[in-house]
Amino acid sequence: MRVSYLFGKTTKSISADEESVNAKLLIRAGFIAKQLAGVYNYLPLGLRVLGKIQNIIREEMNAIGANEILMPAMTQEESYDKTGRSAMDVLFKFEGQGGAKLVLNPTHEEVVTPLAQKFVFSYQDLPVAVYQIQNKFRNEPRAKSGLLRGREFNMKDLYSFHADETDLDKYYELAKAAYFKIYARLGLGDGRTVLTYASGGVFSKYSHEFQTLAEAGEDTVFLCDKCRVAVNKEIIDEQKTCPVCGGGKLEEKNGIEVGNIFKLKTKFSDAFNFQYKDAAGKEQPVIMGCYGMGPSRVMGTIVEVFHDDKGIIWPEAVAPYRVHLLVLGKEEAVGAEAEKIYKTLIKEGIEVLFDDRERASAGEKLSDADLIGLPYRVIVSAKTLAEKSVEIKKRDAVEAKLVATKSLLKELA
RNA sequence: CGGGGUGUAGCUCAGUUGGCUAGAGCGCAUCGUUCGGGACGAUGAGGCCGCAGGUUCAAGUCCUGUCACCCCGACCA
Repeated sequence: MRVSYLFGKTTKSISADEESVNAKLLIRAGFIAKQLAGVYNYLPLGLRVLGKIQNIIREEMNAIGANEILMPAMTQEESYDKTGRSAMDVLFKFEGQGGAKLVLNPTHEEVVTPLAQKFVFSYQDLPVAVYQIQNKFRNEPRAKSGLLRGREFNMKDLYSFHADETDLDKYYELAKAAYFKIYARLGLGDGRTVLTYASGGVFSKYSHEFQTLAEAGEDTVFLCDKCRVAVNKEIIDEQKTCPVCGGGKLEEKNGIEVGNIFKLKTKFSDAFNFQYKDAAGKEQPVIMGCYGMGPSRVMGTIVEVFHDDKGIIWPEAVAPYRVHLLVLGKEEAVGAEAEKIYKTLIKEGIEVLFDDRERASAGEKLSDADLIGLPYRVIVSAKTLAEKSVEIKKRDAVEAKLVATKSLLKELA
């Protein structure tokens, strides 16, 4: 991609209202543009990041046998009456033709349960799991913290259906493992994201959250210094010791909730009278689990965790492009060399953002590269050309290095 | 939902006790000089001062209403 063709621009000035690091950097770097509090446009760079996050999640969901589907954003309010959740104050409500009462789904249990009911009748149809990646709508009293808490946000939600609790437990553990694999691939692994015991409501003793430890985190968790498992603030009164080892010291930390998994059991199947016939021909309630993870919130979290005073530092797996190629100077030969390298990188399948702007100064291009934060910065200039070299700098490295142009591909491998 | 604040150029903002033709920086356009850390000069375009009403000789400025937006807190499958 050429910067000269790119929709969206970096900017130096940003509203003083914007407080969170992720919103400030993502807006300034031209990844997102704010529509209103908690509602954002995704520009090409931001959409690429979001897409990469979604794809990593998608691959791991598929790996545990979940089927991807897409459910509607809107639903009849009646479905929420059945579960008693139509009084939920985060529900966006509106009217359709003929006064039909509609809602924008804040989550999809009310959609997926009757949907599964259309296809699941027998124990032979179980277990089955479906997921989607879609936007959710929650009329938060106060949206804040950029992408961390929005009114419209992107969400992956997985729902599993089982014949009994043992089978649910088995799948729950599978999903939990998949979540850790996802965080590791996203660059949020290595103890940075911890399993957190949270309230399970009335269905089970606990639900599990996945908390990424970060200064900017709005949640308070208590982390066991022995086993890196945490307890959410809401249950710390009843759970004063580590729920795993029982002996570790619990230390207070800030976290961002990047995932939450629940054993719903029969709450929703009861509400919709969703049953299956067991081997003896007897009707049994379907046992459910649900597993949420928000790609847009993950994107904000990554920026909160990986940045410096100059800009974002994208982990390689989610960076919009791998290489930021800059051409510095107006000499024809330098421009031609940069073009040649650009085409080579494309041919080799290396994702590259080429700052080919003729009127931007060197300083502007260098600042933009830091702000946008691609993993590798490659510079072509009169200086490098004279040495038959290019300059390579990793975004998180202090020093740049000069390498022979012919070994560039090896360096980027 | 409680508290606070803001609406003026594309963006970020200034605009004094009401006073003349509405201000800056950034961005944008043209020209020239620059070209390895957000360059410089010149010229220029760009405003229903959120909206409605009121007070006044005179309103961006004061009053009333209204709409929108934002921040802090509470809340948060």
